[in-house]
Amino acid sequence: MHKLTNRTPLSEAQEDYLKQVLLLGSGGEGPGRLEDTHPVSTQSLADQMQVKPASVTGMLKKLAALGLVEYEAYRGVRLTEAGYRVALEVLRHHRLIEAYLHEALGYGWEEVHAEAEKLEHHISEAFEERIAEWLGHPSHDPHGDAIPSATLELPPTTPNRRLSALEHGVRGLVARVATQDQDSLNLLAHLGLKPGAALQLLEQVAEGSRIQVGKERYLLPMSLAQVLWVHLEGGPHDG
Amino acid sequence: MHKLTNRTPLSEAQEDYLKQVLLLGSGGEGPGRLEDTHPVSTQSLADQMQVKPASVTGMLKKLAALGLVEYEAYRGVRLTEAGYRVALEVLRHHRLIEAYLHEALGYGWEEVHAEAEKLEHHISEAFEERIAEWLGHPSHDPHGDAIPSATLELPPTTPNRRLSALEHGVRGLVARVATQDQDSLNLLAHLGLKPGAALQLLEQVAEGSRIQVGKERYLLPMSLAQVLWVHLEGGPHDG
DNA sequence: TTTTATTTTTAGGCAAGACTAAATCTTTGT
DNA sequence: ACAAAGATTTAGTCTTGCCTAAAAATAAAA
Ligand SMILES: [Mn+2]
Ligand SMILES: [Mn+2]
Ligand SMILES: [Mn+2]
Ligand SMILES: [Mn+2]
Repeated sequence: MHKLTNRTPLSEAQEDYLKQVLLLGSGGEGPGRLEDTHPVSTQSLADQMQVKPASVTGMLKKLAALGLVEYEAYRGVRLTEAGYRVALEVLRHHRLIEAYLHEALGYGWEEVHAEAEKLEHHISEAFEERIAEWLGHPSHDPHGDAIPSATLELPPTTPNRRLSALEHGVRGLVARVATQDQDSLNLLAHLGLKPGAALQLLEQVAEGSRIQVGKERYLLPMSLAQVLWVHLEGGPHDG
Repeated sequence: MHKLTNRTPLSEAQEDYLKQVLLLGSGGEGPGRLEDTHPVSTQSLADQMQVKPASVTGMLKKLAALGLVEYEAYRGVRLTEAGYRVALEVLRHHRLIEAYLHEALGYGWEEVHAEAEKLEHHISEAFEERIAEWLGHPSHDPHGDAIPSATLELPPTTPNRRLSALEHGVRGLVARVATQDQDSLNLLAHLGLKPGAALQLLEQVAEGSRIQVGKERYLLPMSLAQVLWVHLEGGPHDG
């Protein structure tokens, strides 16, 4: 038997931990169903949250006591149903805010993340509702990340692949840019490599991926090629 | 010798205390120059912040140590120049956010305050800048309160008077609605009594002010008449 | 001018969330 | 199988911002 309503509001820190447990526990394709999630280590959480491992342990115990995570000492954490819902809610806030800052206030694609990171914890449900409405209930944010719906459903996932894993000759559209590094985002923005952009993979070499974007050709270093997710032209036929 | 830059960012609580010291230390006409301000008691701050007096004392000591207030035990506080600037900055955030929520996101006039109260501490200067731009750098928020400029100048004050203090027969425009009580705001909104609305004072009676608004006549109870600030028709001629 | 009431401050605590240093698991390499 | 290395947890502190109860100062009344 679960408690279906969350009595006390969670702190900013608690919300951020839950969000990171979801993100780190999901594959690189971004969050999916709770079942497809794997346990997350104390260390990875510590790195992500910019905090020492001992602090993580402390917080995990509290979240476990609240029934938001399943935590087994030395064995990592995973979200409970309740924790999963909180994480998705925070993710929805984050991504809606990013989309809104970009579309309504002209924020650069690469500068939305930091602002969203703070605001996600401080907006009301009314605010969430109104910006979602203004945006027309988008399914993806400016980086191509999926936005959970108001009822916390995830949009259907398209079968994308990392640029670094494509075979030569393949064409497709940038679907997602999976980094939060300001300068990487800025670099990619300057090359026109944002969600929706068309590209072709010319060849894979040791240093990275040689690609064609419009009339330009670039050798995109491995570290960047790995964060670019591509939606293949035509896409795979199922059946 | 002052420190001109604030090294560490202030906490939400600290910012709110400074804002309230400014508000409580200014007359009912709203904040003006620092010199026109009077010292604020521990008790009034405690009431306003919904906190016990002992907590106020503790915070005031910290703010004094930071050079943001002048605090003399048993004698009340006032802002220093530095504290005054912080307070105005927070006020600017608050009022710009209220205006933006109202104009851009269709928030009701009476529901903007609560959201602004939280967000004021969590937006970046970039955000402030962009919503100010979007709004066209307004000088007043939806309640008629003055918005400090980006350089923290206050707009020129118009000589308004409380409805409860007018002589009968006088006509004017609602300039400011100086309450944060949700239900009072809601009531006034339903009567069309928001900034810009024209009204005439018919007579003052013990229970309050009898007024005419368009074709309607109301007997506005004292408590409400006191929060309605009116800009007199024609206004006073100086000279 | 005393006494009484009100306001304010001090003293001592508590919960969050972080840290360091020291213990304790787990995993790895031989 | 076993020791060394690496990861994680425990123990003990710190800061922030709040609280209660008791002491002290100020203001009001007699
Ligand atoms: Mn982001
Ligand atoms: Mn965050
Ligand atoms: Mn307000
Ligand atoms: Mn506030």
